[in-house]
Amino acid sequence: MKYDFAAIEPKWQKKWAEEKTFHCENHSDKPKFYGLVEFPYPSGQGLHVGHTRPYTAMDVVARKRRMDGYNVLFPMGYDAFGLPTENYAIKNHIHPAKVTHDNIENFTRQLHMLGYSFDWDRVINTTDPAYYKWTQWIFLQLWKHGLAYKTTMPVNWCTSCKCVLANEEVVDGVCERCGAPVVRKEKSQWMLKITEYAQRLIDDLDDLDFIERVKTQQKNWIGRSTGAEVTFKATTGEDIVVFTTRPDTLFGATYMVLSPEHALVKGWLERGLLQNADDVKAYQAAAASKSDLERTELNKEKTGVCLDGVRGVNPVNGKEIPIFISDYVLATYGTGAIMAVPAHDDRDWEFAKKFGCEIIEVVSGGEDVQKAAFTAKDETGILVNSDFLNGLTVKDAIPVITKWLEEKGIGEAKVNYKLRDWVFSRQRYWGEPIPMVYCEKCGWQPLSEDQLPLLLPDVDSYEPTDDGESPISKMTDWVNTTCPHCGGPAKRETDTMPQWAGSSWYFLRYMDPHNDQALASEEALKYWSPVDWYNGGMEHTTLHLLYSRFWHKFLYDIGVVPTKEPYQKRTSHGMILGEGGEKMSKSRGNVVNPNDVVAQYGADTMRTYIMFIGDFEKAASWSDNAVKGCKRFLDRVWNLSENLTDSMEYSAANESAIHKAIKKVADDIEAMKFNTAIAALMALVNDFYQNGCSKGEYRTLLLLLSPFAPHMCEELWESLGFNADGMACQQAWPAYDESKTVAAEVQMAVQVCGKLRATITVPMDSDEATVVAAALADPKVQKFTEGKNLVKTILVPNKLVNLIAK
RNA sequence: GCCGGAGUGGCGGAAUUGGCAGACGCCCGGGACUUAAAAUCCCGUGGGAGCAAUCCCGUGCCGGUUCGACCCCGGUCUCCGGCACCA
Repeated sequence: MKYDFAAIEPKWQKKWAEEKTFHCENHSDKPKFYGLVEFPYPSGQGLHVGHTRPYTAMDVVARKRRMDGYNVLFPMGYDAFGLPTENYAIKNHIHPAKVTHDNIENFTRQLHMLGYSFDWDRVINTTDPAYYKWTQWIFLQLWKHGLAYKTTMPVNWCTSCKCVLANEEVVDGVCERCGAPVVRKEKSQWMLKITEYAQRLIDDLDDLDFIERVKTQQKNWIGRSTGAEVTFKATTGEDIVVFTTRPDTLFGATYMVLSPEHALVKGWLERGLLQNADDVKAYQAAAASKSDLERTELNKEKTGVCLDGVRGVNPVNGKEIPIFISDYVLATYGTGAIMAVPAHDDRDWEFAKKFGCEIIEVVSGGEDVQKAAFTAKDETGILVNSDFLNGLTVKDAIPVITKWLEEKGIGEAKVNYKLRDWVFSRQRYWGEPIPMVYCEKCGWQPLSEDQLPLLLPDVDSYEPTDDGESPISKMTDWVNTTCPHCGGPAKRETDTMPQWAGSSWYFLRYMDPHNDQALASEEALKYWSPVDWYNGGMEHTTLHLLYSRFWHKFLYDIGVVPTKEPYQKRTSHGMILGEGGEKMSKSRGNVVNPNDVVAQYGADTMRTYIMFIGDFEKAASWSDNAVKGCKRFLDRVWNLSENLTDSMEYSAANESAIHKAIKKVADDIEAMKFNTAIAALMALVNDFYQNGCSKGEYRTLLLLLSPFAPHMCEELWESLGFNADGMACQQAWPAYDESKTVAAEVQMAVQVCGKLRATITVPMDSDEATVVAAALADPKVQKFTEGKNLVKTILVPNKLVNLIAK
């Protein structure tokens, strides 16, 4: 017999929706639990099978936590601004809002179809003016606190789409969507000063339960390095400030390198100080025209030009040294200038060899520095040729030289980060308007808060323009406005915010989604903060996850939110691959659509399989056969209900297995080891087939299985009459008795000299003498101990005994 | 190059404060039921030798520590993910 999932599943979904079973209030006597999954971008393709893994996982956790007695907030929403919708709208001449609306309807239907226990009264949509009013409001606060600014920046420009792309939309130097080359274009951009929070974004990770690889990836991305800034003099009299992590090697600095874009070079050229000005200009031009792709390709061979006519002076010994420009020095990191120590830096060494610069050893302990750079920073190196630093280790020399530099006023300790400020504007239509106005007299002025939301205007065409201006720029009625400060004529900003804006604070809105006075009430924020458990993809680690931590810290600083960090715990799931281990894609034809799986096997099978598919944190490939195995398991559970004995007690044969399973499933859900939780349930069902199953035993099984296969369990719960005090999902998680998870007798392994020779059954907690006697009585053991002396025995209680015989 | 993760049957994967390797599922083989098939149920299933009881080998590779190593240590190879001239 197979159960009729096509009838059962909609029945329960309807009931949950009508009764608002999973609605939660912002107050309760129970402890609170806020479980969060990343809200989807509602694409035209609908829900992907990849969405179902994290969503099902957190749904299982949420359902189980409700049974544990928590007041659970488990919300869902839509991150609906973005390029695909806009491109679809352009192609099909439909308003993006209409496209978004239709896609959201489809997603909502699919999420219901899978039986997720979201609180549907809290659904949010980032494109709803009532929502983006607060996204704009946060931007205004950032502006007021000096964390938003506008500056001219090179951006990525797709030559075919004729539009600006985000960095993450440029893959290997070409446009992610059309494959056309991407070039750099100077544009004025809104920026957010995330770098101001770099140190706190690293430090505060210590108190969070993020999986280790998320923490390390964020730390690497922020890229903190400590060192010193040192001021060199140019022979022209100007200061050249460099950043170095190795001030101890200062005596070995034999030349300097500036980035081609460095301001000093520009000045020297203008003043005609460089004898080889043409070479210098040619090099600058070549560097500027290089795409990202070419720059990385050129990493292998170092290039550069020596500046003839200007030299630098090493402040520690007064030596004059040459100055080069080279694109291996980045304009955007540190000061855009370095001191080069070829003896102790691989890149400087390579450059020095090519350009014939002097290589002076200042740290001894390595090989000949003329043959390779010696870069060790530990105790192996001792300073030489370095005046007062001679004889010190690298580690000891750094504070000495730093102090010396500070006393002489030519340098200071300094920390640098790889993290750059966040490019926050997009020249596209389908995003939040940036609530700023430009006045010739007053400069950039913020809209006053009572004018929010600043609505996205209707435009005739969403087509991006050739010159890279937002389509909104053509709406002169909207663009032309008055200055909020002086009342004179002014123009609105026509760029919109990136997709990361709306998702940087959405978890706050879930706490109080209909509030029109604030992004959420103080009480709601206080009650639900922080998110207790947030699961999402690794691909968001250095984008969404970092951005939202930044915004949250800012909101904390201005007293809007009560916690320093938004998320207490972060876990991450692996990707779902197609059958055969390849990435799912239309071109490979291996895309699995959740609609099809649910139609063929039901949502409970889909849910159970996606949890059983393998280690949650690792990638897993889809297998149609394994789906059938999960359907077979659910059928076996269903069929078992027809042969129950009447008792509500646990039988002696099943008791210990049931207690073990209750503990195992609970622990495994909390540890996200869903695959072994289901394996334990399968094993329990196998036991029931073996030993028979009572009504009471079956009742417990349904409760344990209900987070995974909620529809079927509710149906059986009802039909067996267990529903006097509500649905299965409203029951308490079954209790287990630790003492009953162990049987009266145990099987123990017997080793002779470390090799397994027999298995014996002895009473639980037998002492060593009893176990050894039982072991020696076994003929298989005797075979290996015969004629030998027992020199030693090792007992692992209830598990193993090892007899050492000689 | 740097950072992180992983290497276990035909397959997905279990099991580590060091204690019976391969749970659970898939595939495959055999049996029961059936006119037959599907479904279902039962049995088997790491490799090798043997009629069998049983024995030997086995967690990428080499070595070490230990009564005992998938697990710890040293070395080495491969794969995946991220970053990539960050001074």
